[in-house]
Amino acid sequence: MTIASRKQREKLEMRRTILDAAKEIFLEKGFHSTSLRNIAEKIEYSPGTIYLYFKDKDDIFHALHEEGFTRLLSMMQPLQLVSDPMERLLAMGRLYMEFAYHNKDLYDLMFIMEAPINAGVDREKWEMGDRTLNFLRQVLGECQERGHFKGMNVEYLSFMVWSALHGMCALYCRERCQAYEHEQETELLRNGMEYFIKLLRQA
Amino acid sequence: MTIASRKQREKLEMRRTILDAAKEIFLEKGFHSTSLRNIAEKIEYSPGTIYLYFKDKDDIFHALHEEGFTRLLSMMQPLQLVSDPMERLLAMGRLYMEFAYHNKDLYDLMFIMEAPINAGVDREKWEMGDRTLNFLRQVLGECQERGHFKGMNVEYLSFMVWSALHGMCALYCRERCQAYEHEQETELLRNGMEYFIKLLRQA
DNA sequence: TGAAAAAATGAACACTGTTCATTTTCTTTG
DNA sequence: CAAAGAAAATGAACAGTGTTCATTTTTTCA
Repeated sequence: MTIASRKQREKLEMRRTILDAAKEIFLEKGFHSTSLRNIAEKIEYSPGTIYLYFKDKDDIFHALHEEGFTRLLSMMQPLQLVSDPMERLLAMGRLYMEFAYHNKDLYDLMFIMEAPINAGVDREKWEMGDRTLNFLRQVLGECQERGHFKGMNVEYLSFMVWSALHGMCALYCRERCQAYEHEQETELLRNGMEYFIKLLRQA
Repeated sequence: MTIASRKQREKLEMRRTILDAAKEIFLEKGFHSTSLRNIAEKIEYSPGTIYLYFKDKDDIFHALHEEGFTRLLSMMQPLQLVSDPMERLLAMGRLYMEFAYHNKDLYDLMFIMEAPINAGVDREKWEMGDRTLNFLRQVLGECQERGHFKGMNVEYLSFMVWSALHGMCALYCRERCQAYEHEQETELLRNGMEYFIKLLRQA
């Protein structure tokens, strides 16, 4: 219980406090309407204080970015119980979309926004993203062992699969589903997903 | 040659001047680094003047948004010469991706950014987008007449196809291809596209 | 030529992210 | 326990943003 360790703990607690406040405002008002002064006011500190714990605004959202991946990854853990790789792949796809649907702003932050990934160019920070991608690579590899996706490169295949899912989620997140006047967003997502699964099953 | 008509023409010319300046700065520096004062300075007018021709910043980018669709649509016209609908569909996909690749910021503005589409909720403004989508609907319909995509609803099918392409383009535009450390963006896009086409051919 | 209308101005407002000299609080040492 | 030193927090200041509007300039028409 040294005093230095307490200081360190307090530093982390302060980071958490800032992060929680930022997340709350961000999930409610969106990225661009979340100002540092908003966050500072919420935690009852001055704006300058935040800069003692985070490099800049991007740094804060980069941290939330990380949390998003941790959440997504933890949601995916149970999938490892699904023994058939093809079924696992499809369950993974549905889960990915479910995540995007129920965590719109977080998904946006993770996969659509410009800032965070550019800010932390350092590779280690993108670690959680890598792990998620490896999850997909692995299941696709196993699918191939069972005769699916013959002769395809796993890298390009995973990119294509990820893109198809991301495309639907991104159009949803950025309100482009409105292009379909007579269809509900949920129906577009559900059926789009099922049609894509149909394609995958045939390959 | 009434004076009123000249006034009207001048109004349009001024809009064009502003739009051209905005586009140039925007394509060079991106959306968030394009300020109204930048635009005003470029055209050698005061900031306030811009508000006599556009409602607000979003309104300007909404206009550019329109131009993007006009450009994309005009690029697609020659496709009508491709008689086989399946080949036309695939050519259309490649062209769509080509457009995104060579007009990154414009694509971003059209399909990823938040502002413009929300700003102009009025339906007529999204007309060009509708026309592009109808192009896709039509070719998919023709594909079905020739036995492809049996029993599928064209609305959901088109959403799925659009999403798959958009997903790749969006990951590209927002630098998420960096997740693939050892692959080049162009190769990811090219092969991702070819793999998706492979799936479509089988359906 | 002078009054009315239209167009352009630029200062002002309320905001933004970020910095940094100053003040406050906590810790260690004499 | 008090004084010196270190750490933490402050909030004013800077340079920027989008937007508004009273004022000035320019153009039109009688």
